[in-house]
Amino acid sequence: MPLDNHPIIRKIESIARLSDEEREVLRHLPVSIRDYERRQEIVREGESPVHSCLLIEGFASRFKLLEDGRRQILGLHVPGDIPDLQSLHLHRMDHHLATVSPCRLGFIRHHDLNEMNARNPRIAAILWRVTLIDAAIHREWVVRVGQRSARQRMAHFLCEMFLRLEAVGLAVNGRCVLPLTQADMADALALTNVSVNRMLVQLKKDGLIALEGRLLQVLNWGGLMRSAHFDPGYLHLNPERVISTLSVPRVHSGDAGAAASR
Amino acid sequence: MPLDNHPIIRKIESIARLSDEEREVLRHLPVSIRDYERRQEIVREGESPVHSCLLIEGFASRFKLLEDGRRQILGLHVPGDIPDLQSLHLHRMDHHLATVSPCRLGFIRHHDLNEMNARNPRIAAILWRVTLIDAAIHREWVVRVGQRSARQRMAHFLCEMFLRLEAVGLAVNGRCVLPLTQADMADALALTNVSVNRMLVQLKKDGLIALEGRLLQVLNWGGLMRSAHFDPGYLHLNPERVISTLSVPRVHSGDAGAAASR
DNA sequence: CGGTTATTTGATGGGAATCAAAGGTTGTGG
DNA sequence: CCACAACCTTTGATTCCCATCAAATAACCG
Repeated sequence: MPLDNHPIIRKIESIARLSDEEREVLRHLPVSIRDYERRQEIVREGESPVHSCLLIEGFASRFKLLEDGRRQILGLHVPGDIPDLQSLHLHRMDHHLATVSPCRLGFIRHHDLNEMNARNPRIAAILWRVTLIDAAIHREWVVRVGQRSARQRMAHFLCEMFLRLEAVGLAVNGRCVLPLTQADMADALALTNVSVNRMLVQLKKDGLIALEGRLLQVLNWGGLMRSAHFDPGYLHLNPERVISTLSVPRVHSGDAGAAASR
Repeated sequence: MPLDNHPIIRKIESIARLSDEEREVLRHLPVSIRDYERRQEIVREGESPVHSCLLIEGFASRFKLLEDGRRQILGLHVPGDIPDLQSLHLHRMDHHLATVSPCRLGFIRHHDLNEMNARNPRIAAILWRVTLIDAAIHREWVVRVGQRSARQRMAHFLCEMFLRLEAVGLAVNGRCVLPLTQADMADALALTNVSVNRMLVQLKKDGLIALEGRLLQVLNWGGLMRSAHFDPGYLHLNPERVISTLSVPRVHSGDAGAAASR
């Protein structure tokens, strides 16, 4: 099954099992591919798109702009995601969608999706589920922004991104590429770029991560999770597909305690 | 059509049009009614419910508990809502659901919902849409908690609750019942009860609202919206059904400016 | 390379948290 | 119907985390 490397199938299989038939149906959906540069708009708030897009390569972000120009990022999307699937049934966009890095997107007409869904209730349910996981991530986003300290937010965010990337095969050996600026992370975490920078410095100093350019290396997964109070349940990853290259170290590294307290 | 007063139908018709047939199908779903007292758990994090519940009367809240006992409320639900509809396809609860006030709930088996959905793709799409609106509210919740000042959060929250109650006929003449303690609002807004109290005092002083016990009276809808920078788009209410008893006053009441600036 | 964009570090200030305690309200049982 | 307890609201004083302001590198890119 070499074609299982197709991003949407990888992604969906990380959260649900597919029959060969269903894989076939998905593979044959008409998709028009288009490449975007970094920081291009895909859909704007207020629009009523007639497609949804599958993110094939690159990172995208959903955000709202405030009256004074501040930006709150509501979610980040990685290959395999369908960042505006909600527009299938919510006809007016209530937020923006834009690329963060150069992206390849596959656009699928709502018409085709609706037809597929009417014929394949099981696939419809899986896509519904995809949007529900999206909502689950939104909920954790609320908690992160509402209740967590700057340091916890940063660590929690890195945990989430790492696991989501791992689920689609984009993180190996504790390493992944995060094509985000610190200002991007600030808008995601409701912090300033200054605070983001300071927290990253801390996490590095504490030996939890290394970060050079856009390459993130998780040095101490257990410590990172603990200092974030991270619980991956909300990602609703399929346990069988979670690669978990990162065993939680049993060591009481002392550092983790320090991490939690500061 | 007197039965249109049935809460689920009122609610769904506030966001989508139903055929008589569809109304029929919905009315005949097996529902088992159960009454709850104030502050009772309905579903706990970690459980895998086999029902979803329709909130017929009362208020419910969804929340996560943190390691130290803090609570972040992720959403409040009003009659007509189906607060755990997501459990239909996300089998493990990633948060708690509990009553805020005494409630009457109607439980519908997932089995029955799935059967209905497989047979009625249009109803399935409407229910999907219900969960998507839920997610849209989560997104605005992120913005509120992430970017708004204490005063804006409070005003924004009141705007949202008022419109949602109005959409199901539970707000008239600018008045509605909000059976929440200030501590509840604090957990929703990621503030302390002290701050909530201070902001409520401010909003009263500025003549935007009156609040006696659990009865909220909106005195200046335009001013309240402006001081919250509230834009109702994210609620995805059906424009035809939005009652809007509250015309936005064209007066530049001076107060609104003061409201925005402080 | 020069110019823009991104990261890093230091100094200062403010908005809301925290701490503390006094009033109100509600409900229950004597 | 009063009294007491539990809960909720209100107000004041103090603290602290992170935003803000400022400026010096460093990295990227055409």
